[in-house]
Amino acid sequence: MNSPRKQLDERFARAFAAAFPDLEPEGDLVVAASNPQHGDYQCNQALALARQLKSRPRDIAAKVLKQLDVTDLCEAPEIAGPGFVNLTLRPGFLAQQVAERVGDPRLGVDPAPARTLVIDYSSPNAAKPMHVGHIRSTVIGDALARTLRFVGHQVIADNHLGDWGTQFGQLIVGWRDFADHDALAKRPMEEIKRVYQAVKEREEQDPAFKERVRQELVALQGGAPEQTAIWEELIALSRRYSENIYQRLGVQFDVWHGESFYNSMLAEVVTDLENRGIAREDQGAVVVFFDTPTDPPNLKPLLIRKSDGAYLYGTTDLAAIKYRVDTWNADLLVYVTDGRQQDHFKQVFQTARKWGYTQQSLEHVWFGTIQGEDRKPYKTREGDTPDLLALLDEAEERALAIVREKQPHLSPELQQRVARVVGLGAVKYFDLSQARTSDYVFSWDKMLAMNGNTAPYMQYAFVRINSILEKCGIDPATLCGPLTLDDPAERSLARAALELGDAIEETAATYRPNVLTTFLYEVASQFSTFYERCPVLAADEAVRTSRLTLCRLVARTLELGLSLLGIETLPRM
RNA sequence: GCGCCCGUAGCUCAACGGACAGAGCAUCGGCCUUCUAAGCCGAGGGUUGGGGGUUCGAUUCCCUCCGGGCGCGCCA
Repeated sequence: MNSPRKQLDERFARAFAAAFPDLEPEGDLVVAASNPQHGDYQCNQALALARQLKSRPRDIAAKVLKQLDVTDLCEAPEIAGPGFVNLTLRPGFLAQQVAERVGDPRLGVDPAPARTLVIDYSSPNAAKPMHVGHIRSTVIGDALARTLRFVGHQVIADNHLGDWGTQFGQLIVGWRDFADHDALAKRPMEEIKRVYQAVKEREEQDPAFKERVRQELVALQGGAPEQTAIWEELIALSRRYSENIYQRLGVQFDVWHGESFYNSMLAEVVTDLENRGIAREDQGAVVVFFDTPTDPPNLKPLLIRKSDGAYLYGTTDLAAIKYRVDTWNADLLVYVTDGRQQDHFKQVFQTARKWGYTQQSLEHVWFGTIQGEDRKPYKTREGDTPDLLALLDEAEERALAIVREKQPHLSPELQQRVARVVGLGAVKYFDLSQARTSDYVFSWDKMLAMNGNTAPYMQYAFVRINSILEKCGIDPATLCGPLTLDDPAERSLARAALELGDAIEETAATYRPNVLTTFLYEVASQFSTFYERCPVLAADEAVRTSRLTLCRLVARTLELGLSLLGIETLPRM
């Protein structure tokens, strides 16, 4: 079923068609009101179309309103100011809408026409520990994968690991010369990091050693069995390490196709591009130039094979596009990486289009950097890039300290559990609530705050509703109205919650999870107002049923919305 | 040099062509014998970096200047 906004939109579309048959209005006809004073929704099309129709906006609006029938949805539409049409939903309509979706598994959010999409996120370097820099790709990618899947798309989540490259020459030598294999088994990534650093130090002092590293890399890349075996063990250790992190974060992938997965396809990609005249040799390397009239201006060339014959990550990206389209028939490819790679993806996408991938949508969903209080990239006090595991530990520790202070009567086990869910939720939510493309300042205090647009605030709102539903003596699953929304707080809350579908749709369409967090914050804060103003359990029978039903919808809305962001809720905290 | 991003309240951030630019924190003032006060209600606080332009309408689009960040052929 459609959101109230969409229902209004459809009515307006019909009215416009009747009033102006030749017209094809663009975009949404009905949008959320910019100010509660102007009602719930508004239509601004009369202003937008005034020039085209050579008519005054207010006259256009009046003509449309003659054709418009929305009496079952809202009060009489009002033409305001220069030609806005203001719409205020009828409480009865809101009540009926709540009742209709409160029991629906999808809360009345219809699936969209499905596409097959591959979403590429997280993609850590398999030879290094994950650090704070991996949060954004991992958390945003996971939230988008969940949301796109909910919307109805067939989603393939792909972890495109950096599991191939020069670091492995160093690690193979390190494996032989420096590695403590017990330590590797116990804390693999710490030991790999130590070995890697030891090799790098030695390389600086010893040219012969450095040459050995180079030769091991050549052997690996040539497919030598011994080197390949060591590499495979390294990858397995690395995978165990990152799976531990993903498990903790609740992040999942459908496939782990790292760079090495595409090795066997790279030569063919390059020769194919050469044969088609898309790439050509230049100074010993093979390069794609963007110098035809259909290419965007100022796009720098993309190198796809080095003069020594080695391939580059652009080559791998192109092979991956081919693979994803050939194998899964994907028609939408989404890449979640930081903004510094914008030029790279412009080059890769443009090459792919020249190559014939014109029917597929290619989306680079980029994000800004995480900064410290000093406005520089976030670092520990020692100046290191913060380790991701340590960061997750700290999130839980900080959350635990708060839980112990605020809820000393809870059992230690429950305190732990609350701390885990709240701490991890706080880190994720804080990231997701930022406009994706902005840089943001990392702040423990802000993300763990109980007030404002934070995970703890959402989770707390959920707990308060849950507490009411537990005490009401009725199985919440049976609550389905009827509702009366007489109090303004009830009305606002219902209106807010009914915008779930709009928020999810916009999040999916624009790849902006902060659209969803803003929606959830609106619902949670409307609920807090309602909670203070409108007693539920103590109300008379009819009002009680109505309010309980509203509570159920809100609880389910928060739970569903948070789950799409990969954030858990708790019954108590 | 070329290109990308950013500049909004004291601070951290929203608003991606619509009406007087919104939150949280901080500041000030109220609300717990009542569903979890980890909360709620209220107040003050802005020439959206400057200047042009497009538009009925610009924080939003275009140009320019200032300030900050980032990327740019053999790393990923």
